[in-house]
Amino acid sequence: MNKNITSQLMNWHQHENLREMPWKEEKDPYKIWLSEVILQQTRVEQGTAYYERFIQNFPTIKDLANSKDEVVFKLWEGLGYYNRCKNLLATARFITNELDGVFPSEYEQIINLKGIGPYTGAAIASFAFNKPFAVLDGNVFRVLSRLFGIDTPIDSTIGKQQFSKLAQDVLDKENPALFNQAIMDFGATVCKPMSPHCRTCPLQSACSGFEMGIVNKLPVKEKVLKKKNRWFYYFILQYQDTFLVEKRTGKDIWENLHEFYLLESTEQLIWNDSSIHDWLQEQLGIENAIVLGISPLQKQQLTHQLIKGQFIKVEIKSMHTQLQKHQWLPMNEVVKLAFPKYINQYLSV
DNA sequence: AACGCGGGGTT
DNA sequence: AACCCAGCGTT
Repeated sequence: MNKNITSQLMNWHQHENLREMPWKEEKDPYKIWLSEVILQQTRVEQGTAYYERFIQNFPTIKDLANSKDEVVFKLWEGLGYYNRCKNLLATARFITNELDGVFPSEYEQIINLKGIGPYTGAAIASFAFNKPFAVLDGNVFRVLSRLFGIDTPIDSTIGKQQFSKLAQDVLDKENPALFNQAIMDFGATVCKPMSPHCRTCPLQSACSGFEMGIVNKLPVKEKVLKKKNRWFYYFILQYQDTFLVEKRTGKDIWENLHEFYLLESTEQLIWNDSSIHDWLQEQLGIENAIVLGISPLQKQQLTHQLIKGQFIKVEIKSMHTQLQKHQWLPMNEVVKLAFPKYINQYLSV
């Protein structure tokens, strides 16, 4: 039964899979690792250009390890989930400096690396080293839940265990790299989230979900993410030809990216020249500011929060000690730093 | 076990 | 607006 599904997926892969990606059939663990990290929670179409740019700038893991943080973050800019970039660098440096530049080939060692979990570990172990570890990503959850008609929530602990075991059971142990590629491509192009191609699906007769008429109800998720609204008011402070720029450090969105002077509020604030002068005077001790502009309302929708606010451009005529403690950079230095899209969409206007 | 983390495409 | 995307780390 399961053997049948395995061979049918392999058969589909061999004869009908037309999906192409730059890293397909790649065997260099560095390139596989890089592509997999870029693709975590990221569509292939979105990640491909980033992959090409990373390979171009860092042909080997040593090139990546020896690069400065800011250069790498600038290349990652706009891709999101920036801890991936931080962990990518940490792992590149660890392998280069501590492992003599040799990527580990054992699954247990691979998943101990920062930024590599069960999915990415199985992907590297199978694609680079052809070891029999089944990948379990969003595609595999969906394909298996439908093929076997399983309504266990995929985001529950028991669900993860159940599907992990099933994926390993279905895996073609003789051809793990090919099979893992097959089941993910099948999920992405045939067994799609919306309007899957059930009518022409080669596995239709083997699909319990189809037989029960519940394909469009699978997979089941139990968690609902809660959203919140935040107001970000950025003061772009200019002194002569320099700008106040800070790096975000807290456990919050956009950690390790840069920003201007931030005033965050839980509610909307209404600004005019007078209220801006008052606020600058009270909060920063700035007496002689010139308000150069107040932007229209800006919005950025994230998965879990909605950021709204404005950008207020201010020129200050004299520097004082409190302000001097911040970092002031000319624009040609500012543009080398990585910023969140919320700020970049203002800067590029 | 629950939560937080980006940005973009599709429906 | 809701959902999803070659998930992972922290608490």
